[in-house]
Amino acid sequence: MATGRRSPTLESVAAASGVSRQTVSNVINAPDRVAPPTRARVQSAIESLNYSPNRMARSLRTRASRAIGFCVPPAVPNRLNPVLDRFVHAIADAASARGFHVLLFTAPAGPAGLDGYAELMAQQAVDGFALSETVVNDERQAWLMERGIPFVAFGRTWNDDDSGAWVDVDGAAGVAAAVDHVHGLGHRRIAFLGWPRGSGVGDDRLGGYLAACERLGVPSLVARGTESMAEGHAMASRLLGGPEPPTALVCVSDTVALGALRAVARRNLAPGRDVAVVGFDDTPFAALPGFELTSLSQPIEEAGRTVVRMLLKHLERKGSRRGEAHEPGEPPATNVLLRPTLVIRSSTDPEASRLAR
Amino acid sequence: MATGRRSPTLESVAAASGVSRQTVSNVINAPDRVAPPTRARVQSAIESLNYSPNRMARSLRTRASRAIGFCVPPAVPNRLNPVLDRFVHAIADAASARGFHVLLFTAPAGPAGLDGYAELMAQQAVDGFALSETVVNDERQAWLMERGIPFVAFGRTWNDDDSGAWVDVDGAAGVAAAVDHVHGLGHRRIAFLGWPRGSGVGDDRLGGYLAACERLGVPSLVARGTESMAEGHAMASRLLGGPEPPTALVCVSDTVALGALRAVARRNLAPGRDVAVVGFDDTPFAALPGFELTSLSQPIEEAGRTVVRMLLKHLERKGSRRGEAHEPGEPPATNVLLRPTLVIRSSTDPEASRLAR
DNA sequence: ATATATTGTGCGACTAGGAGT
DNA sequence: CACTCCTAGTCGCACAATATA
Repeated sequence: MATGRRSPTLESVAAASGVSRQTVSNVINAPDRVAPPTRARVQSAIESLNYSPNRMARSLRTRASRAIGFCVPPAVPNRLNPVLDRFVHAIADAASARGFHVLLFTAPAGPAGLDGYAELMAQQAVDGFALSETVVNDERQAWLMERGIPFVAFGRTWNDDDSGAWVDVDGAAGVAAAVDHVHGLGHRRIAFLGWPRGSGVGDDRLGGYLAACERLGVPSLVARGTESMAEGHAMASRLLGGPEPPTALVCVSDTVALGALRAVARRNLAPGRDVAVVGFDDTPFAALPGFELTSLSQPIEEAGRTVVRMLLKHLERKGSRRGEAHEPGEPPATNVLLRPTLVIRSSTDPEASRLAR
Repeated sequence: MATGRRSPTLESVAAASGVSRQTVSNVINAPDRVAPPTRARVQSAIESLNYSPNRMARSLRTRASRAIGFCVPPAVPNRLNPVLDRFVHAIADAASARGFHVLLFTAPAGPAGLDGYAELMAQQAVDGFALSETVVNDERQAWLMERGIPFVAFGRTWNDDDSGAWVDVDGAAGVAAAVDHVHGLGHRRIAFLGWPRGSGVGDDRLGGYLAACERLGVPSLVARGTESMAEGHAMASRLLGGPEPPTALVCVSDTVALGALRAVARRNLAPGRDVAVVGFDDTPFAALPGFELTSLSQPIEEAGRTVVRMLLKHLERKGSRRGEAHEPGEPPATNVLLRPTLVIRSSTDPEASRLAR
């Protein structure tokens, strides 16, 4: 006795509505198997008792936790691009909408952290994983795949063996759109300020630039430097001081673009009027007065939703093969590329800010 | 038969090491109750089978999910202060270290979202909550408290009834330190650029300013405006154009401080030399070349760790009172104030940036 | 009586198969 | 035989109360 005031259970609801446990279970999981009058009676009991099924008990029985694991990468200090906030919110939201939860955990980078993933699966704490911050030669995809652990990555596997499902933003298409934009404004000498060779993302964006130049029949001019305002400033200064200076600077990131903007100002040139500057990521301060940087906005929220949708589809399929039946040719590891949106501001078009207001 | 290859259970380990289930359970949960030789034998079986306890089964039995719920607030577009990234990482890390997980969920703001909290508890999906983004007249604290749901908030309950445990950053102390800093540099006319009355955080920071001025015996000069660069610019321009213009501008946020910096530059005054400017939050771009803004850095990671530590302590206490025994005077709702750190850059001290390198 | 290891039992929900119309 | 509902057994673990030295 004196059991405290515990949450109602299937049994309490059954007692309250004068049916058996199983009938209550059916009302919840297979309503069409219960006669309408009974169903209504049980439903009202559920509501009046404020019953909601114990997730642990359910998971124990069904062998499915209805949770998605997400490893939060260590916060990079001074990163200007708060992409994680948005992605995390998006996956949590999308998961909630389908009765799933997102389980956060941390793990050291590299192979040492992989055990964390395996352990969560062994504990049956999650049904699969959402990955982010994928890098070139990321071990996680192949490792998870070998063990048959479901996952979907935000970011391509830049490796040759394109293993696993992923969702990514089409950097090449984005940069090409930027080149088209400044070309449409009359610019013909368009330079690209990029990162050093070897980064998947950087090479992708550069590729879009080169393709667009060729398509438009304009010469290409590429500078390379690391991700910093200082390097952006240096690259832009060098190009603008050359013999035939470019009139448009398409940059691999907002950080580089900010450096470029300062270099333009230093030469007493007007950004957007004399020299067009385009960034990538549409970071918060691109919109600030004093910058007004045209930039490519990544559809992070859509990426998050898509990751969850693909993962849940994968899980459903896996869950339905009771006796390891069929498996029609190991379902294709789908890949999705999302297009970024060009947000036009005064750094390319002085009229833009006026129009926006 | 053909059970597939399921994860090992207590029973498999027991069979493999020639003991009973319960002995294996003891090896895991109360090793001192098992004789060393037996313990070693079981341990090796655990390792060779790669066994790890099923979290769902354990939770079902113990009535504790060992998970902390965290409601991810909607990502504010264009927010310059990526505080959530850091906080989320910190709580996930601190929780992991003690065998807990962080469960993410989303809920609409206001009273409508409260049910989400209750449901997670009813489902036994979490043992308690970490709150963030607390606002004035936040209903959550009182609501959770009424229902006996454990929680710790990052951010004070700005209400009068100081209900529940919280961890917060001491804005008043931070601003006071900033005033001391510029006073130490010789400034005597020090102004404060704040937010409109009524925001808990803003009033707290203003309080620190007023107290410091009184203590130092310098006059106080307060301007108020909303959180934007434009308002910061306007406030600073107005003050600098006055009869006895201030030589130091202590700002309620980095955003306001950036506006102030631009206003200083517009008047051809050198930030740090002619007019000192201090921000609050130490946002990523405060460190960028071109800004070099002195600012108050919030110990977000420590706040996250503290929130988790306090919550787990609370949970332990709750878990130990089996028959709802004792409760010695309802343990005090502890409150922790952390001091922000003043990061000195050239916006107050032109030498600072040189020293830092 | 003290260490140590072993059965029973139940957490709360689902699955399977059977009983009643 | 359909339709509806119910009884019995199970998931993996930990608590409680026993057996064996």
